[in-house]
Amino acid sequence: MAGRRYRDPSGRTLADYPRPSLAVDTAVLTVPSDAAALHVLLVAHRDRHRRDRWALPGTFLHEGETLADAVRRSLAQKAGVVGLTPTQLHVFDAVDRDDRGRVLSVAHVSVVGWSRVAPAVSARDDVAAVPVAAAVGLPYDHDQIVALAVAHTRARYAEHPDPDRLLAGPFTLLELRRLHEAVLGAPLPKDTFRRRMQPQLRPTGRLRQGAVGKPAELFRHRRGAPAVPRP
Amino acid sequence: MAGRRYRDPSGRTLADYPRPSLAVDTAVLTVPSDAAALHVLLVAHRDRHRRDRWALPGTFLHEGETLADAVRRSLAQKAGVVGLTPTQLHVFDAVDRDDRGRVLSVAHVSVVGWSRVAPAVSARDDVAAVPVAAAVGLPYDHDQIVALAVAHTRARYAEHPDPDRLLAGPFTLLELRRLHEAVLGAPLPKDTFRRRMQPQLRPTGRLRQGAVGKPAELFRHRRGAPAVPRP
DNA sequence: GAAATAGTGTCTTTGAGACAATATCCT
DNA sequence: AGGATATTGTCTCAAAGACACTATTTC
Repeated sequence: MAGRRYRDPSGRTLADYPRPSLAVDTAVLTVPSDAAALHVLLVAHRDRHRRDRWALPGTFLHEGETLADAVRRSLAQKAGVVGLTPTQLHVFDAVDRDDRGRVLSVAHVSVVGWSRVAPAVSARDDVAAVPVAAAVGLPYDHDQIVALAVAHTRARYAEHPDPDRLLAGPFTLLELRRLHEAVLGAPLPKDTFRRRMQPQLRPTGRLRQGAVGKPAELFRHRRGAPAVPRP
Repeated sequence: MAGRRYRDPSGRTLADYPRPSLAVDTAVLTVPSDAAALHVLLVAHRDRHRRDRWALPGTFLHEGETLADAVRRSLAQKAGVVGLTPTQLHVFDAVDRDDRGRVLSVAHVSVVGWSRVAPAVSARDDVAAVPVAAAVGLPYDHDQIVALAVAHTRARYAEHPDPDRLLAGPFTLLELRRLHEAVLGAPLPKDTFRRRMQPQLRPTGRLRQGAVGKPAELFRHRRGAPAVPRP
């Protein structure tokens, strides 16, 4: 690398500076199809006392890798989940946060459809999805990461319809509202919800057939990238 | 450190993992007393081609130091500014963002009163405060950091009166509005501004004397810590 | 027809913005 | 008195929440 010979004003090269380890930890949020609550993905984690605990999936940053790369690698490897679009939340930098040494961790969040998570959860003993309200007592500062991820996600869902494109095909406003209620963890008024979301959707002429009651109109997402939060 | 002998499931110790350099860069925002615009603090920066450029103050993270520590150290040393309460914004992690090697930078923002900045700006050639609109063409990704810091700060000022306690003693609503207009970079309607901010202030019985016009009531900040954004 | 769901109308409240009237000081 | 600034009143508009009514399907 060209930088090897560079010396700064005090005569030091880049390698002379101390280097803490840098990790990523990710809260993967999802809504199981048989539950109406936001869940977070946990993986079995053997700590330095050789005890198994549930924790957020994480890894150390490898050479030449971006943080998003590391997130995707750790999730593919530790939980068999692919297709993530991680969003950075916060760097946890307490000096004593990891008793193996100085480790800073960049917390991430990623919201994915249940179909991406279900195979790993049902096939592997070391992967589980638990309601976010039940994900407490996790090691390191993972409780804080989960809380941060949930708050961040709920704020995004208050603004836009299904910002993570969890509903694949066309959907009714009831289906959209059920999803938002699961993310929020609380019921939403159906009339106000419709009036806020409908202008942001693209109507298909079609109706949802086969269910009891008046058939509901099917909508699609608007063109363009879904709302993203940070650069 | 106790962690030295710890080996993970693949037999590696913490030292076996690659370690990128970790830096902090800080946008120090302030409003000069003789200007009605938000300014950012820049320091002279000699790059690897031995050219002097203006850049945000930054440094590498030292051993046993938190990110906030590193921010305060870099500002005290490179700009003679103390008393900061830095807030984390984002980690910039592009692999090629620094041509000296792999360096990740945690961007921070800190809003301080002009009195903390003025001595260094007037005494040192290598420290300057420029309007945020003029702080473009900076090296690395410092343009993005400034934009992020400004957006973050403006959003905070839209909610609460003087969240960084830049006004020391009691102040009138006109003085508060002038500050918010400087941060926002646009005029604010005086009646709406009053109605939003007054409930969040503590009235003193006293009036501002000596100026022309009807004397304005003096207010103080509410008790308690000012609104903070992230953990 | 009864039940269930979709979609809409309307009333109230709240807050922002615009505009202006009134109040109280300085010179 | 006259100018300047502070403070408050009022009107309009928009959006949210609550409530209820109508519409259209399945059973």
